[in-house]
Amino acid sequence: MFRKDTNMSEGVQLTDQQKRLIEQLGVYYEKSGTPPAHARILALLTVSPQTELTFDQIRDTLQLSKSATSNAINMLMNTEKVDYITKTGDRKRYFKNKIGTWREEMQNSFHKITKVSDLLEEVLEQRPPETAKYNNDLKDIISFMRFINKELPEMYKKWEKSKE
Amino acid sequence: MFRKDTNMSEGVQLTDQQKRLIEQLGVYYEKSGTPPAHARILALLTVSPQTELTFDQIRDTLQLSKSATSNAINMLMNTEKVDYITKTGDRKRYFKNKIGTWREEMQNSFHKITKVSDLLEEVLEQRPPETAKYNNDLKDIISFMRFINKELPEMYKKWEKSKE
DNA sequence: ATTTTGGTTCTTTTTTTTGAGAACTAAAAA
DNA sequence: TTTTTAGTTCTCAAAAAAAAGAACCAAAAT
Repeated sequence: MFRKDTNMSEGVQLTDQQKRLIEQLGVYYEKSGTPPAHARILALLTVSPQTELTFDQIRDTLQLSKSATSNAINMLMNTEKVDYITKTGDRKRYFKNKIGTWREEMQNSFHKITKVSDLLEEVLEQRPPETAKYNNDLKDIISFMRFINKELPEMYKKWEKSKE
Repeated sequence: MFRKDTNMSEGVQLTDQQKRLIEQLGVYYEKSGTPPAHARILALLTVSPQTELTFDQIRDTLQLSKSATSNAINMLMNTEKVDYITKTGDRKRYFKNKIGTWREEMQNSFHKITKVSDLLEEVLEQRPPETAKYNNDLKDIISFMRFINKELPEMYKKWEKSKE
């Protein structure tokens, strides 16, 4: 007899500060190449007091369409930024920021650096010897990128130690 | 009496390998947020055997319109990626990759990390204590970002030494 | 068996980005 | 003084990105 009011807002209640942080973080993610809606969702899942939110909570809080929400969540899951959990007897999925995997992400972005340095190496190898200064700058960049990469595990260890 | 043929191509002669490297590097720059034409210009100025190219050399080599060339060059100069030199008795400007300033650029991108970590710190400060695990992950990220930043100068020194 | 839930997928619209082309301009050259 | 050079700026069109909305679907609930 009672029909659930489908227009009832299931949005998360947020303080003004939280809303501002979501926007600022959203802008940051946007700048690093994430589309606006995706960026807000990731930011919401970073800031929200509840770390696990349903599809409709996300949708209502950010006022997005179903399709935008669905596409963004799936993309964020493909890129390993978001994950979900389930609860027994509850069909809904609870989406959460995959914040715990930042080490892998960091590793990943360092791996990208390696790929550029390989490209730059190829550039260097075919450059004419006449542009000596330029070639040397290039060599330095490549060398430093590789050095940073090599040192990363060491940095982890050092950091872990500094935490004690 | 003799009129300079304005349709004469002033483009730079490039090998197939160089063309490929420009495209690959271009795609890389695009992925990190640079618009296509800007990315090609930067890539051309990275790969080209001649490190200093005129407006029309760039334009002809990459087959871009004057406006696209002009806007891209100016944007690349504003963002400190490109610079130019002049030659006495020559009105043209010779544009070049500002590759020598990679240290500052690196510094710059590390500075961005600092800004995010400040944002994340603000997020952390207002989080409920209930989400302890999440809060701790967040704390670790912030801590590691700051650690990396602090260690950067040390890394430079170490790298310089490793070059000897 | 039919309705509801929790989404997904397809089609369209809106907005933004990108770049072309023409008109324009200041300084230098003829 | 007029023309050329070396770009710049403005207007517009094409293309791509983003997101809305409706139709759709499988599993679960009624």
